[in-house]
Amino acid sequence: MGLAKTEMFTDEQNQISVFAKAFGHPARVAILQHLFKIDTCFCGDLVKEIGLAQPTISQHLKELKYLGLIKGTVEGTSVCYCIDMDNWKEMKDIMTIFLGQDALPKDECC
Amino acid sequence: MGLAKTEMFTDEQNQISVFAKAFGHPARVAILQHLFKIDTCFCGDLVKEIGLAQPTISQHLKELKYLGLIKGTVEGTSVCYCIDMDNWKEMKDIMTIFLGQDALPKDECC
DNA sequence: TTAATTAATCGCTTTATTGCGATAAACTTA
DNA sequence: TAAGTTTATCGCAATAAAGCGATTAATTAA
Repeated sequence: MGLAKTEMFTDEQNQISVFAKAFGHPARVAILQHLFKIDTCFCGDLVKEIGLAQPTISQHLKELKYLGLIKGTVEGTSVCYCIDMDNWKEMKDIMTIFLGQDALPKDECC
Repeated sequence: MGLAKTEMFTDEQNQISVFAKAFGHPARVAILQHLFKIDTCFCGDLVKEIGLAQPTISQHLKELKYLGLIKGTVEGTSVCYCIDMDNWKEMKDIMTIFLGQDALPKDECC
């Protein structure tokens, strides 16, 4: 159905999947890496950098902004985007716990 | 188009997005957490645990197996699944680097 | 006020994903 | 061999995601 049955999962599981989905597209990964690299960025720069059309980049930025991973400030006719560090760290903690489940060594079975 | 233009991104960016996509569904997150918790699991257990239909769980397991994050061994009529620790750690390293980009503190701009 | 610049939104098409009923395949046991 | 158990696959329907041309909105500069 293309529709995840979120109600049967824990809040943690849903939260992990929502963040993961944000990273589930190389364009959004590229956008975030670029924002980390240069600290600040205008949408037009990203269009040049990434190579997708302006409406497409704008759509990806909207999704990242909706999740709180980036924030944008209007500066004249352009918009300055950057990482929202507080929310990024919060997301990182959640993902790190999930990825770090192998911390306790157990016997492999197969 | 629903089709990511992978050729315009780096291998690293594509790899991150492929792994992230695997975690982009709460059922797959739940499956992985369960496999970590009990070390080993038969498909039927997961069907009971998660609450989705058997073909649906089987499909999610297939995706995780294709990525190498889990492996399955036939044991009689059932299949024993468990985390592939080597590949999991490899994935974890890639994701950790991506998530750890905030290590170098920089000025926020907006 | 008008033209130019920049980004967001609309509308649409195409492909991907999710879910599951039905069935098939593989194996075990009686 | 026949029946039962367990998992994989097929086939389909419905929703989601990706991409972008065209347009709109907001701001600045002339």
